[in-house]
Amino acid sequence: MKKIQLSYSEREELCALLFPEVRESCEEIEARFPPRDLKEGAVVSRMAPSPTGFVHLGNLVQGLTSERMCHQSEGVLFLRVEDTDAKREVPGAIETLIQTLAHYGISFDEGATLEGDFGHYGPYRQRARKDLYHVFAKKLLLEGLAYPCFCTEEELSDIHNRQEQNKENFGYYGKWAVWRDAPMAEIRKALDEGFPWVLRIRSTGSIENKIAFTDLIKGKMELTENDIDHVLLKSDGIPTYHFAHAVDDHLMHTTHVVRGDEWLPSLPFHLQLFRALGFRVPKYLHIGPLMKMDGTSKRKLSKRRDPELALTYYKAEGFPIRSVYEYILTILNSNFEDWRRANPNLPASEFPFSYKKMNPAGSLFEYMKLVDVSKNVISKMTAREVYEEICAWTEEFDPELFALLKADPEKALAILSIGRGGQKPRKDLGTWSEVRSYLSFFYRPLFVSEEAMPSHVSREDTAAVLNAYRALYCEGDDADTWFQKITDLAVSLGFAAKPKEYKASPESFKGHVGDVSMVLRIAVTGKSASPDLYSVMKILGKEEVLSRLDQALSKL
RNA sequence: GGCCCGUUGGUCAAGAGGUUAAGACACCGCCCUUUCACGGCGGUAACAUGGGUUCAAUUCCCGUACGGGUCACCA
Repeated sequence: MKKIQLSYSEREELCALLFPEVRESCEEIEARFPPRDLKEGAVVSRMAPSPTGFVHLGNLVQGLTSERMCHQSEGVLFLRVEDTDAKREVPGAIETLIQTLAHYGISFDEGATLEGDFGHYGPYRQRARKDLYHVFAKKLLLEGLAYPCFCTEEELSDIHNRQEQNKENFGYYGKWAVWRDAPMAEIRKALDEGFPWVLRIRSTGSIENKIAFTDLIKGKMELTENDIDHVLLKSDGIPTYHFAHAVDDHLMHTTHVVRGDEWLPSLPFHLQLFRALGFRVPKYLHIGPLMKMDGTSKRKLSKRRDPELALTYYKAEGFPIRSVYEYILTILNSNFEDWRRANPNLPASEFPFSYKKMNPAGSLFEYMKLVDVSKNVISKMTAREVYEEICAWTEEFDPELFALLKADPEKALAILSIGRGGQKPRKDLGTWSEVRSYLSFFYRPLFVSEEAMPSHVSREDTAAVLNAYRALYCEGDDADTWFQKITDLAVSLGFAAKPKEYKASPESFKGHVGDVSMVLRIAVTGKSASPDLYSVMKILGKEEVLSRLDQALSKL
């Protein structure tokens, strides 16, 4: 194939053949998307997910970063649906996407909504912007910066194979770019025969050249120029991510592009594309990947292999929205934790988020840390809030418990109020899925005693405690009387009234009052850890308390 | 394989050319406490590695190792 470049008139002819429907000029399009009237320093950014039916933690990490930057600077955040890959699109995914993001507290100023597009820079669904892309594609073609390529899938994979054999770099470039300088006659012929075509950029870059670039998160870096003739328009006329990114973020006046750093390798191409189109390059923030521990090594969380990447996972585990939100904030800006401790009751939105605090490397996702964050979040909720959240969760995931909670809201509220609301609230719950084991013993049908009695208390003493307490327990006692009775009982059986006394001379006692309490706790709750025993007994009622003491006795 | 990014305790991480190298989670101990928690106090534990530059480098530069990412008409 003879290598020649098309003349201007041939390119004009080609434009007419490939884009007969394009009437508007780039200038006319640009006039329809005027600059935004925002104050100095306002950030315009977006979330641009593809509707594949799977909203994941990475989406949220990216979205939260954009959201904070936009809204802290009185800028604009919009939602743009990147639905350019019809093959991968899952029906209903856009709706799920919009609902999930709203659920996690990411509010958009414009973009795709359930009721359609909202805002002056739409459409916000890329397939609906096809005509727009074609105007700019035609311009590139006319300027000799792009060309049609008729290679089939087989031809492309053949090229790839040959490159592999020759140990050459992969891709459609240089001598491998067979349609790059095809003569007009050949293009006409292919068109006449009805071959499908894609539009490719006519790259002028060289891998010999380096370009300096500054990413807002990664800092200064050195990249290699792009020499690959990437696809701009697919054979269905829909743009690839790259071309859509350039055109959309230009027309929508995006100032900051926040995305995962898996995009870094295509950044040189994007830079080249912006230049070819005469667009101003936005600021970029490339976020490191979320990793997980896999055996002894870390690896990026994978959609296919790791359930914890999907947001549905957190819902099923029963993490409150705010826990996930605050955990992500902790990962993004580690000083969030300090801020949270200093401002325990402020909404997280008051936190001064800064991209400068973001880690250029990836972070390891740690379940334990999430649980810890969540425990703090839940400990600050009121009993009523907790009740409502667990009702919502159990309704979907634990119908049996849900029924019990709904049957007697007063009781549930009383249970959830124990140890809550004070200066030092208990932090028993990290997820709603733990609620069952936390409070099941309050409900007779769910009560099971699995915990063994403390081994350092003899069987005789255990029996003595249970028997004696059976006679002593009085439902009307106040907390002090209740405790005094236990202390008296402990002393009468040879236990120390105070742990300190026991520690001072362990040989003089069988144990201390705590051991006696533990026997009662295990008998009554079936567990060695439970909320305040006095409150527990009050809620259970005398009959149930006595019955459990008997039950424990019978098992000795 | 090419290209790119990264590497501070088990983990999340702060930090700066000269610091006793923060803090949090986890773990351990002590205190408080009727128990378990909560809370308080304390502890174990880190700048991957080899060369430079420098009076001084963990911090800047180069190489090495390791980890990660990416090389589609997917995003």
